[in-house]
This record gives sequence, structure tokens and C-alpha cells, in this order.
Amino acid sequence: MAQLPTVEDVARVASVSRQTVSNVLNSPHVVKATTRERVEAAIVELGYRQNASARRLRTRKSATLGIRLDPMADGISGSILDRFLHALTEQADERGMRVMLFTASGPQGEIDQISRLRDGADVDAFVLTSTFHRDPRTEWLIANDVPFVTFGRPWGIDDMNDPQHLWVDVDGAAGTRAATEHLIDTGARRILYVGWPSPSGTGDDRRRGWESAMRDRLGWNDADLDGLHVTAEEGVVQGSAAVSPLLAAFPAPDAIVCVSDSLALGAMTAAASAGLSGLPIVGFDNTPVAAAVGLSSVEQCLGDVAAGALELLLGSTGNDIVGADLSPGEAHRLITPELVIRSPRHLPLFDRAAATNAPGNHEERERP
Amino acid sequence: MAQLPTVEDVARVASVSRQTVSNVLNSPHVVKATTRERVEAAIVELGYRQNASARRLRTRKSATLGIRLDPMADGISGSILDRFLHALTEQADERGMRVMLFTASGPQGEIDQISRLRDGADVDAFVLTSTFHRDPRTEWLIANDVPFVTFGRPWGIDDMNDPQHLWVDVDGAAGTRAATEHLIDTGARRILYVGWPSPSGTGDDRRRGWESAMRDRLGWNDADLDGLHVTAEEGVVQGSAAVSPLLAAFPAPDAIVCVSDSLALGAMTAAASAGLSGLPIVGFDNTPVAAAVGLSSVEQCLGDVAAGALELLLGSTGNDIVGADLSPGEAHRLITPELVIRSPRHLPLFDRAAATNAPGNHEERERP
DNA sequence: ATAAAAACTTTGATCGTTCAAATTCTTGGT
DNA sequence: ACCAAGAATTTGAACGATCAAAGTTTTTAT
Repeated sequence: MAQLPTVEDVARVASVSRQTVSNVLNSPHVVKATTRERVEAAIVELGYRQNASARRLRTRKSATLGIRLDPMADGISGSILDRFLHALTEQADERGMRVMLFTASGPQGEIDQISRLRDGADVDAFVLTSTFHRDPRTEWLIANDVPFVTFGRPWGIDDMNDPQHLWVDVDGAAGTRAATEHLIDTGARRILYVGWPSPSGTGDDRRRGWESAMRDRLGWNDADLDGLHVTAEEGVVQGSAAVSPLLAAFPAPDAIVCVSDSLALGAMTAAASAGLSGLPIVGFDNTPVAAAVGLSSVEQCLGDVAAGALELLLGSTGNDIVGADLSPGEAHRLITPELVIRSPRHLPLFDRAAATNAPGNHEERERP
Repeated sequence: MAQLPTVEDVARVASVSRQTVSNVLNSPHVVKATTRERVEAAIVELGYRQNASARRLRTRKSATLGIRLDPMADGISGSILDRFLHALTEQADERGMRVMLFTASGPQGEIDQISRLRDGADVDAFVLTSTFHRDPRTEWLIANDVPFVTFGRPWGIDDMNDPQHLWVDVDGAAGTRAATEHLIDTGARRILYVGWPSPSGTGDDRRRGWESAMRDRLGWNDADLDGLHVTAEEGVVQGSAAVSPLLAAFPAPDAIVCVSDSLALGAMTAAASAGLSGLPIVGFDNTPVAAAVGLSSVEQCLGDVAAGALELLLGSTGNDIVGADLSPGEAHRLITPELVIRSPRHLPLFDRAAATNAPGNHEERERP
């Protein structure tokens, strides 16, 4: 195959100079219409394509976003970041940008990788996930003037309003509040909550959504709410183990709201063993598991999250990294999630946390 | 911040020439040891980093793999490609390569994107997923000498042995065979199979695994097997709908092997409504859903798949794209999956396919 | 008609690296 | 000592694009 055509070749065919070809590509408005058409025809004729590397070398722009992909985000809710990645890739593509992945171990490792990618002009800006208060990564990025946006609030009052730290997040409290209010609307009163142990930025936020709905709509006070909630580490088994005693204390709840689908599934299991297989339960994240078992859940609307991230990074229209400082109010986006109500495919789950792992138990026929 | 240091700066500090610095970086063996050390010290002192774009422009190598990420691979089994992506990114990183994502609509759109990325020297090689017989993408890639490897067999005898078409795949038949044999070992005899409608390369392959185990280990013949299997489109509901009549025809099966976790979950649902809630069922893909509900499944070992893909592309040691033709036997890898046996968290699933989607049914207490 | 302004186009230099070929420095055999 | 062969290093020229500034043509105002 012959050498790929360059601007020079196009210029020759169109009888113009290199620069004019470049202008047609990058600032068409400065070129006279007739000339532009001639150049465009030559581009088509030769099948010319811009060489991205040469362009990058000169402009120091790569039209590429970097995002870290962890080795394996297993578990039920692990797919959230993957879904975000899909949405981000798609939205970035619409703006003519691409997404480059990298891995790293630990915050320092990530900083090293970012630094490398940045110096090599490989990546223009970074998207970080799961940031926390005084995250060394964000501090480094700000100090080194590397454009970035995070999916997730920094969870510190000071960082949170820092206009240099662009962030997008899902309004977890709004999600659990919507779930709780929906349950209240359908007649529920004794609504339990299963959360993550405090402190957890995301977890505490979601719990507050349930609390505020219970308080505002039902007039419950702190004392009333006190025993209605319980916490557990993420996981189906942990959820089940935490909910069982809660159900012993509150034998006739109306519903359960959970901080995650994993815990919700655990709650379903526990409810089933307690003979409450029809108990309405709402999870969070709207994972495939929730869809599969017919669990109501809160959908994070990751398309909106991705769109928000790009908007902060690139401006609402353009496709160039915005270095300009945004005003505090403009430096972040809080996406309101959507409640997805499913009619449960009712699974009278039977909790066998103590079951053996031995295979071959196909003769069993158990029922609570 | 001052200008980033270049080879020139390093050269000055180390009192050598540009090229020597370049050699230290790219072919250390041609540089005298003492000189090399001097240069290396200068590199560290200045914090020099190679500019990837300049290097790419000159060498036309990018140390980057491209892979298409579809807008949204929803559903239970959608996560397979995401897990593969995680593994690929990690393995690529170990070889100093990065992964770039792009989206495209349709095969022609993907070809356009590949062509663009390739011409721009953005990407050295591509990883394709879900290829089929006479896939226009692979034909184009071969015709245009673009290095690539596919995750998934081409499913055509001729392509399959084409040494120009590198591929890695999971031996689905081995997976279902192992599942079936395991069930046989535990005493099962009447083992049903739920597959995808034919023709489906992957689906037919997996069905053959069940068939061969039934034939070889139990001596069943075609006629015996004929009514023991059923097909359904991918989906929990579809699986449930297909398995119910099967269970009516075979009221006392010993186990069910399924082509996917979605169908397996559907089968669980159907089995539960038929009063067979303890029936051993094996799915395929080992998705989070399977883990969550305690469903046995076949794990694809995506780390091995990713490793195999990179080995074919880059050779077993190096990190450069191998243009060399491999011999037919060396041009592909078939990964043997692993059977994951779980003690079911027994879910006497209750099939309510006809349930309304109306919310507010929290008062229901149903049981089959 | 003419100068000034605006619109458009071209020319050289440059981004940071590696290639290819030329040059200098070592080493060893006679 | 000397020369050839090899090892080590350097030099000039790309790679393909854009920037900055200078040149040309066209339009507008007087």
C-alpha cells in the first residue's frame, strides 16, 4: 500500500499550500468558500486522514480522556463503573473524543500513571472515580494544573465547593427519599432502612434521604427512627445477617429501603425466611441482579452523569478542554436518580447462610 | 512550570548527543555501560519523560490497543465483555500497553473508526469481540494488514483455521461437558438442557458439550436426548417460559444445564413453580447474578482469555506487534473454562410472568 | 482612482523523537 | 607500530502537522 497521503499531498492536488489545508480542517471560516470546496474535494479524492500523532506533537492536545479501570470490580454493584464507562465512551465519542484506559495500584500509582500519560501528551484530561476527602490524587491534579473531573463528590465541605475541583455525582439522598416517599404513598408506614456503616459519604447521604422522608412525610422523630435502621458491609450474606435480627425486633414492617442492591437482595432473603416474602424492598443502583429478580431499585442515570462530566470538562458545546475557572456554583453537577419500581417476581428467598458448599445436594426440597 | 525536559536537555546534562539518550531508552545494549549510567542519572535528575506523541510520529507505533465498547451491553450476561475489558487492560498494562476505547454503530461504522484510529497512528492493533462467519470487519482488517485478534471464534471452518485471523475463545463445549459430568458424578441421570435457538456458534457449541457428556457417560442416543432439551432467546422470562412446558413433559428431572445464567435463572423460576425448588441447575458465564443467588455456573476465565489475546498479538515475551504469520496451529487459543459449584441459596422462585407492573402491591403474601 | 482595511493565502520554523549514515574511538592481530 | 574490524557515538534529515508572521488579493471608503 502506498504511503498515506499528507497535508502536502492534499495541498498539491488542490493547488494550495499546506496551511490552507490545515485551515480547512481546523478553522474553515478563514478559508474562502470556493477554495475550501476544492480542498475538501482533494481530501476526499486522496482519502486523506489527519495524523493524530503529528497533530498532538504540535498542539499538545490529544482529544483523549483517561480513566482508571480497576483490575476487577467484582460484586453486584461493581457494574456501576462499567456502565458509567460505557456512557462516557459514547458521550465522548459524540464530541470527537476518545477514552483511554489505564490501571494503577493505589493512589500514588495512579498519580504516576496520570503524570506519565500527561507528559506524553497522550491524554488531555482525566476522569476519576470514587474520590474522598483530601484525596491525594485530586490535590496533585490541582497542584499540577491537570484538568480533571470526578464522578463522586469529594465529601469534604471545603473541597466540595472548590471551583477547581469539578465533580459530578448522583444525588443519593434524593434517590432514597423518592423510594421512601413512593412507599409511603402506597400506604407503608413502618419502613426500615439498611445502610452501610458510618462514616461513608455515599452511605450517609443515602440514609439521610430515607430519614428526611420519614421525618417530613410521616412526622417521625429521631427517637422513632432510631431502631428502624441497621447497617451492614456490602454483600448479600451480610445484608441477610443484619436484617434478620431487625425483623425479629420489628416483626411486621411495611417495607425496607436499602443502600444497595446487594443488601436489598440480602434483605429479601431474610424477609423470606421470616415469612415476609411479599415485603416491598427497594435497592440502589438498579443492577442486572435487581432486574433479574424483580427488585425495585434506584437508577443512577449514568448517561446524565457522563454528560455532566463532559460538560464540565469541555463546556456545553465545544470539544476543547476548558482551563477557565468556573464559578463555584458551576463547577459541579448533582444528578437526580430515578426510582424504578418493579413488580417483584416474588422470590420467597430461603436463607441458607449456613448451607454447606458441598455439591450434590440436588435431592433437597426445602421450604421455610 | 518550566518547559518539560526533552532528550536534548538530557543530552546536554549528560554531555552526550540526543541519539545516545534515545539509545539508552530504546536499545541500551549499544551504549557503553558508563555512558548509560551517566545518561540515566541525567534522566532521573531532570525528571525526563519520553513524549509519546513525538515517538509515535517517528516510529508509527503507539503501544495502544483499540477495542470497541458498545453503547450498553445490558442484561445479566452483558458484564462478560466488561470483565474481559478489565482483564485486558490489566494484562496490557503489564506489557506497557494501553487500551483505547471507541464506539461505533454497525460493522461498517466500526471499520471506519478502526481505519481512522489506524491512520492516525493512534492504535497499533485491535481487539474485536463477537465475530461471526464472514465478518466484514475481519475481512477488512486482513485485507488492510491491520493487526488484530478476536475474542470469539469466527465460526466458519475456513476462517477458523486461517492463520491470519488470530483468535481466542472459551471452549464452551468443555464447560457444559464439565457441568454435565459433574452432575452425573453426583448421581444425576435425567439432565435437561436449555439452549439458544440454532444456528448460534456459541450456543450450538455449548449444547454439544452437554450432548457429548450424556452420550459418552450415560450412553444416551440422539433419540433419547431429543426431548430433553429446549431453546429460548436470552432472558429470564424467556427461560422460564421455555422450561415450564419442559418440566411438564419431564416431571422428575435430576438437573438442568443452561447455556447462560439468564436462562438458568429462568429455569430456577420455572422449577420453583413446579415444586422443584432444590433442583440442581448450572448456568454459564458465572455472572454476579449467579453468585448472588447461589447458582452454579461456568466461569470463562477472562484473565486467561486476555493473556492469550496479547500473546497472539505481541508474542509470548515482547511488547511489539508481531506482524509475522503464525502457523495455523499457533494462531489461536482455546481456553478451558472452570466449573463453579455453588450450594444454592435455595430460592423457591415463584414465577409471576403475568404480574402487573403496577406498584403498591406490598400487601401481597404469595406462595406457590 | 487610490489608500486603507479586510480577507485570504503562503512561507519558514518548530514540536520531540528516531532513522540512516557518517564519524570517532577501541581493540586485537600481525 | 599499524591497519582493519568492531564498538560507540554523533550528525543531519525526516515524521506530519500547526504556529506565527509575512505576503497577496479583494473589498470598502473617500
